[in-house]
Amino acid sequence: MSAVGIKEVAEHAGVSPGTVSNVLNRPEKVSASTRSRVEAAIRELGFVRHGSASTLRAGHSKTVGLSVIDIGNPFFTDVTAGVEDVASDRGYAVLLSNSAGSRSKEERNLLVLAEQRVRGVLITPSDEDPTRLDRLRDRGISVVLVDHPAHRPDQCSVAVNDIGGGETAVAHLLSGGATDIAYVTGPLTIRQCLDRRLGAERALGGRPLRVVEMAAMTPRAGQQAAEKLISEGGLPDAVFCANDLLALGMLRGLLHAGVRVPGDVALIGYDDIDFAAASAVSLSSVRQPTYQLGRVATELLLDECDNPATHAHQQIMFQPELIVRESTR
Amino acid sequence: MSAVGIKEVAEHAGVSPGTVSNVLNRPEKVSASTRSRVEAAIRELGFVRHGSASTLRAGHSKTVGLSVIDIGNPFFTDVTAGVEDVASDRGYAVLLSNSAGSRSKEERNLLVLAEQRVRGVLITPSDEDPTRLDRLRDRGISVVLVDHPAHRPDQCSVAVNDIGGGETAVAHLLSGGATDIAYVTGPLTIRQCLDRRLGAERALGGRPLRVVEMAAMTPRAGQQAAEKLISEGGLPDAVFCANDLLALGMLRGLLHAGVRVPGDVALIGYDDIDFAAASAVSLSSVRQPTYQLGRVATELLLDECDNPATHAHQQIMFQPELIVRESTR
DNA sequence: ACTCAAATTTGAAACGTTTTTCTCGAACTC
DNA sequence: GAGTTCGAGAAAAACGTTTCAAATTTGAGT
Repeated sequence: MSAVGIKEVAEHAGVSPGTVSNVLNRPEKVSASTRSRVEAAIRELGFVRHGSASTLRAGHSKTVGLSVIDIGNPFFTDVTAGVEDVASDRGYAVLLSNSAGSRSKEERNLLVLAEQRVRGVLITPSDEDPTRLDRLRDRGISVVLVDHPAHRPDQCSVAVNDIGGGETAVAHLLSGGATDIAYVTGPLTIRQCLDRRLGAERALGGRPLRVVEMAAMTPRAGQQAAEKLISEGGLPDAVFCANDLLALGMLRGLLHAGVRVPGDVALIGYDDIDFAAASAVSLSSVRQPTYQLGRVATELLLDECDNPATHAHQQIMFQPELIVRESTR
Repeated sequence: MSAVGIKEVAEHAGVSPGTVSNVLNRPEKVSASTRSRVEAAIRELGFVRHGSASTLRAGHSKTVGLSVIDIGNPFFTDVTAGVEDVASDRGYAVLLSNSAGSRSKEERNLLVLAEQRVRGVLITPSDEDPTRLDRLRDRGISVVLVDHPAHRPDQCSVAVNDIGGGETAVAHLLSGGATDIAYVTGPLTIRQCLDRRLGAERALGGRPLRVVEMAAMTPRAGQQAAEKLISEGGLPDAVFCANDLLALGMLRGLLHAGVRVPGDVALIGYDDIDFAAASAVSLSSVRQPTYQLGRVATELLLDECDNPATHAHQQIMFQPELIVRESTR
């Protein structure tokens, strides 16, 4: 098997194992000549460092955990891409887990991450309860919240202003002449859904908002919401969906029933995923700096891990951007 | 810190460390009474096993690596979801890496996976060269090929018949009356792209096929391909795109230039991602059992790892399915 | 009660690194 | 040139599990 360890390398290079370790971890502590001799030995023997042994002794690993709510949602995919790019650049590996919105699955996954002794965790929490995250921190695992503002000042987070985004979206619908607006959303226990609703209500300034709450945030759920709105009669004249997946499903459901968009009903989504622009009626949306979210969160996390002394915790809040397309013209 | 190890648990339960380990790894070897005593201690102390120590001693870890070509492509996202579901069910963690089509990045990522001593690797290779995979196997890391047939009989793989898929797609275009067909593809060094082309040519039986090769397989590249076809004049009367991302971009580019689809140009994509059905003109496509691909590959891999004795290597080939929508009607 | 085998538990030696302490010279200081 | 500092490398002790042979307990059969 892979019988070549640091010991064999040391022997082959005529030095002690400790020196090989130094070459690996603090090359500057080692004279140029022995260093190149050791590096040659490593290459010749095809040595690959045993990460577990290293982690065990050093007390920390070269991996970060990423826990997302729905790996199938392009929003999270983009975040993941940002995370992976930064982590991979810095030599870290990414442990991916998908909570699928289920609290118990999230909890199981976090346990696995804790067992793997990840250096830190990037997480979009599936609910507001901070205790299991605090438990991680107590274990010495840094946590950075993604798409969610931090609970506490000594924690990093990267988020987007969802109240502002909801307000922008509905203000846009109102400016287009809408008077009867429906908000189609996922579970209101999800902060993003709740905040966007708050923003929507703020824009309405007291006027009523119909709320349609679905269990999932998928195209399928969006289509069901459309059927529900239609069958219950009294279509609104504008619909704001809590994400583009819902909006695309809504669009399909409406068109399928012969409702014209934006003629009969104006429609706006959220996230501005790539496919929003390519849909049957191109979709207005609220754009979030998704990929950037993943990048910045990871940079924050790795900074916290690698320079704990100088690290300053930050709560970063991005501003979303209104993208107007056919569905609200 | 996390000062609670197997030792503290042992002490707290009044047994030896070895017994705690047995409770963890071979509960059946331990009497019911001590087992419950140990389990209580674990719960009370909040003990979490140190995965690295375990891996180091036992010689194998509870993680699998997943290397995909483009984490942003819904095709791979679906595969990833399948992988994550199975792995998570079995208590394995998934190390995600994105080769972004770059061979050198793939190589770097595989090195990181090797350092982490993953139990096995699921990979959609970015090229045909099997040597780096063989090197992994020599290190005792099982490899399962995803969306790619195995090079050798002693290796598992899960793939979809791309030649057949290409043939089906083009046969469908021909049956709709097309006579001048263009194939818009990513790099032909990618097997999938090449095989779909072979299938297309087989369907044409000698008649010529225009090939437009793009560097990426994204909506942007698809749109550029559309502009290229238009500016070079002589539009084909049907376009077959190597994936739906390209097709969606192509669709946008064509519509933007006032070309009617399918009136002037019929269009078919590949993969049948969720968004294919929701696009401006709903997109005909060739569906692949994507999620299933990830599930089956992972089951194969974990079977190979957990039951090396009885494991029979398999090369599984799924058949794709033609989905006809507006873009070819 | 006594034996013997089976079932259970113990204790110590790994696993492959990193880290800390020490040694040995060579290069400085005055 | 004696004393001091400094840098490079060596040696050995961890890190927290698993494993395996050895020791102990249990229980069935007499």
